[in-house]
Amino acid sequence: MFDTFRKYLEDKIALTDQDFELIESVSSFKKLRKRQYLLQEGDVCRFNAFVCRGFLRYYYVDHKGQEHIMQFAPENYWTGDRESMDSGLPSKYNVDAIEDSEILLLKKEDFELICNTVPAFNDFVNKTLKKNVLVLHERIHASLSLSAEEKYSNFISKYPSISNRVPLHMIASYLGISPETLSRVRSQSTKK
Amino acid sequence: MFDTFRKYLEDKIALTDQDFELIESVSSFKKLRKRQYLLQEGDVCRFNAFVCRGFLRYYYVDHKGQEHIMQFAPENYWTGDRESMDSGLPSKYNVDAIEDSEILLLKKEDFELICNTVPAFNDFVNKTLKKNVLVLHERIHASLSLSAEEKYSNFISKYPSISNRVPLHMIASYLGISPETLSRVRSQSTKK
DNA sequence: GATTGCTCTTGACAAATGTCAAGGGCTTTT
DNA sequence: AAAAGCCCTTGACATTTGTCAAGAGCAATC
Repeated sequence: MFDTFRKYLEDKIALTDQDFELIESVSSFKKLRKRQYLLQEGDVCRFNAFVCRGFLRYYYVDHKGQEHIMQFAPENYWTGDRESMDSGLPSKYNVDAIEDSEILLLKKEDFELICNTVPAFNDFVNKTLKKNVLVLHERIHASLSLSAEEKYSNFISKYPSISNRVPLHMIASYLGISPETLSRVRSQSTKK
Repeated sequence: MFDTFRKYLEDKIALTDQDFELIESVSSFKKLRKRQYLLQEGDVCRFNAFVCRGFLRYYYVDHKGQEHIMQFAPENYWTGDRESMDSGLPSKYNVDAIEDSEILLLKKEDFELICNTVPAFNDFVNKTLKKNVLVLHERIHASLSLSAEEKYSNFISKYPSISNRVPLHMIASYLGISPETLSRVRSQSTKK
C-alpha cells in the first residue's frame, strides 16, 4: 500500500531512500469498507489521510439533516479535517468511504516531523495548499454565478472521472442543488 | 506607509532589523483613490498587495455583466490574483478601491526572494495560506446550506467591521444574492 | 427467484429568489 | 439651491429551485 504513496511522491518531488524510510516508518494503513467512516462528526481528527485506492467523501450534515459534500477524495488525494487537527477540537465533518478503500495515515506529529526534516516535502505540502486554494476559488466562483445546469455541466467537464464514479445525488450534494433538480437539468440537456 | 506593514509583521513574527531593511528595500507604495483599479481584468498580476490603509475589493464580472465579489480587503489584508501571478496569464479578476487607500506592493520575484531568505516569513505566509483555506471552507459551507437570510446574519456576525463599511449591494454580491433580496431579508429581520 | 434497498426520475405544487421598474433619501458636485 | 449620482427600498411578477410523494429499474442479499 505504501507503494502507491511512494509513486505519488516520486512523481512530484525528489526524495532519497532515507526520506522514504522515514516516511514509511511513521505511516499506518487502514482498509475501509464502502460506507465505513474514517472520521465521524464529534471525533478529533488526528491524521492526514492519503487515499491509495478507492474513494472517500468529506461532508457535513446541516441542522435539517441534509448532507453536504465538501470534497471528493479519489486515489492520490489527501483528505481529513485540518481545522480539527490544528485546533484539537471535535470535527463538524464526516469522512467515509464511497467504495472499498485503502488509506495511508500520517499522525499530525509525524506529518509535522516529516515537514521539518524533509524540506522538499514541506515545499510540496505548501504547493498543494496553494493549489487547493485555487480549487476552492473556482468553487466559490461557480456558486456565485452559475445556474444549476451550468454548475452541473461545469462539474462534469472539470471532473469527468469523478462524475462517472459517484451516484448523482452526491454530485447534487456537492453542487448545492437538490437531486430532483439535478435529474431535471440532466434530462433537459440531453433533449438538446 | 511601511510602518503599518512593519507593525503588522512584528505582531506576527520575530524579524531582525536586517530582515526589515531587506523587505523595505523591495517594497513599493501606491495610493489609490476610491474607485481606482489596482488590477484590471486582462492584466497580468505581478504584485502581492498589502493594504496599509483603506479598503479594496477583489471581484469578477460574469457573462451577464454582473459583479461578484470574491474577497474584501481592509487594512492588514493581502490581496491580488495569485493564479494570474503564478501562471503569468491575464487575470479574470479586478481589484479596486472602495475607499481611498494606501497599498504596499511586493513584486512576485521580491516576494519569493523574501520567502527564500527569511524562513520565518515563509512560515508565516504558509500559515496565512492555511487560514485562508479555512475561510474559503466556511464560505462554501455557507453557500451550500444557508438561506439568503442566514447568509446575511452569518456574515454580519462574522465580519461586523466589514458590514459597517461597505454598501449593502456589495455584501449582496459577496453573498451571491440580489440586492433586492438582501433588502427584503433585512427589513424582515428588523420586524422580529 | 423473491426481497430489500438504493438510485434515479417524474409530477404537482410550494417556496425562495431574481428581475424589472419606480421612487425616495442622501451626498456630492456644480 | 439645483442637479446629478448613488444607494436602498418596495411592489408586481417571473423564474428557478426545492419539497413531497410515488414509482420504476437495478443490483445485492437471502
